[in-house]
Amino acid sequence: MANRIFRLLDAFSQARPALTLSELSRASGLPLSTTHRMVADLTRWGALQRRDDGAYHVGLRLWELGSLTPGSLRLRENAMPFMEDLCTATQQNVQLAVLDGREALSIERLAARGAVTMATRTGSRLPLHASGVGLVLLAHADPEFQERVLASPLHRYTERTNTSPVRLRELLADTRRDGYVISVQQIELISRSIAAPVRDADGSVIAALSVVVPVEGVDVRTLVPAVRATALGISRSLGAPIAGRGG
Amino acid sequence: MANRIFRLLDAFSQARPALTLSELSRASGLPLSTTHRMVADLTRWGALQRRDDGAYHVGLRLWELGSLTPGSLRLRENAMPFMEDLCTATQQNVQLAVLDGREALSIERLAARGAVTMATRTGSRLPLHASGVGLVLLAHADPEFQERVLASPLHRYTERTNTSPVRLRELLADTRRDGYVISVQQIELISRSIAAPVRDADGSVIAALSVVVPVEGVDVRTLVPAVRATALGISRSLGAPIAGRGG
DNA sequence: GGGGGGTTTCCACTGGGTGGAAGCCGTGCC
DNA sequence: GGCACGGCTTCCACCCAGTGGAAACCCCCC
Repeated sequence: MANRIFRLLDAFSQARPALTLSELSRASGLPLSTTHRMVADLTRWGALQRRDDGAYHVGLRLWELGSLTPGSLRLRENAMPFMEDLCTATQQNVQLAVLDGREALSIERLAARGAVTMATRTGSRLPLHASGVGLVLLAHADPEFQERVLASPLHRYTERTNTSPVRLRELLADTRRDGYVISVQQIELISRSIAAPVRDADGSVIAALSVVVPVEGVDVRTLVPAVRATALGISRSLGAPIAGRGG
Repeated sequence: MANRIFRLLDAFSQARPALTLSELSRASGLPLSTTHRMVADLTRWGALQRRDDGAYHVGLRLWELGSLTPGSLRLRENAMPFMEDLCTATQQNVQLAVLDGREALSIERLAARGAVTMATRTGSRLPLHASGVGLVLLAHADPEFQERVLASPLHRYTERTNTSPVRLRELLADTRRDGYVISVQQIELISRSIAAPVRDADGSVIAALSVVVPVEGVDVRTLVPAVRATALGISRSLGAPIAGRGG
């Protein structure tokens, strides 16, 4: 049954990137002998690899397949040079995320030398209601999806986390109007981020770009134009229609 | 059966990143109804996604899982800033590859603005005998593995491709001795590359770094120190023992 | 030497996946 | 409009592949 394979693979996470056979068996709830055979199959195919110490981790075949997702293929390739420039120009951490399920999935992040270490790495997930990229993605999502998210329990990461649906609705409207959002101390008390939308050829928002800065020492407002300009640059390289210049 | 799932997923490639249900059925050799159910399972889990036009492509869940491979996790994260610096300093394309099966798998590549477009993208495979990164990885692999590769049929990509086992053995020895290799017109007539090994804390070679340059207009020898220094930098950041300075 | 944790192998049973077939839907052609 | 075609979805009785309990194996540590 396919679901059992998924149960096995779901046992792997950033927190637990490597598991032994019996750990896998327990984590997936599958009998040991079943786990053993399945893991052998997965390993033969290359989805898993066995380390010298006996633990299994995700193998290159899976990585290779994963790199075929159009999201990472076109968007990431296009965005990378722009992100590098933004990283160099601002000397801050830069991150690109897409909407997946009810979370934002970080598909690339560049760490600036000397900048604060970002909690998130490539492949990690961020909440929609409490991160810059999340708010941007949510703001441009299907309205009924927005309501479903706002209606669900919103985790309060810090004392500053916005969990009021009313307040969040305002924030989403502001984000759409302004073309960016500044998120302060929503997940961790030590960081803020400025995020802006990335659009594809249809003009629909497919990703969010953000710069993550420490809570002190940087005037976030000075970074807004850089983030917006970079997001527009990526959008343009994807063939997005050029937004009117207002006024 | 797990193998059937693999057959389905194997149908996806860089050449065919999206397939319809019936294409999948034919490519995998599975009956249509079986394919249908499996694809539904895979889609529910997130391994596949369905596009508006009905075609399926690899989904974000698979990408996310793939990004858990230690290779891409530690090595890539560590190597990225070094690679960016090398890319900036040389204004050439930079690539990082690991050994997987009998090929080199490119796990990151950075395109310099204005440099020639590289044929390879992240996630693509390169032959061991006919690429800079391939030769470096082969040179430091298990000797009996080397012989198996040299004994297998070696594809002749261009008129300049080295396919003589005797010549290749010499080249591998030179690569080990010199700590780098220059590969000229081995895959395409238009490009050359300079490659050097990346070592982990054990001192064993786990990856190869290369700069890819057009066949004219650049003196490759001037790039050798940059590539070697960067490869050593990455190795050092991974905790590799510092190589003696000779003399 | 013996206990404990993990791993590998074996094999008879059984229920979940299988896949042929029929029905559905959109499209293009007469 | 009607028909044919290709692709997609659903259904269900059958049957054999995957299942999982159990026993053996291995290695480390007390």
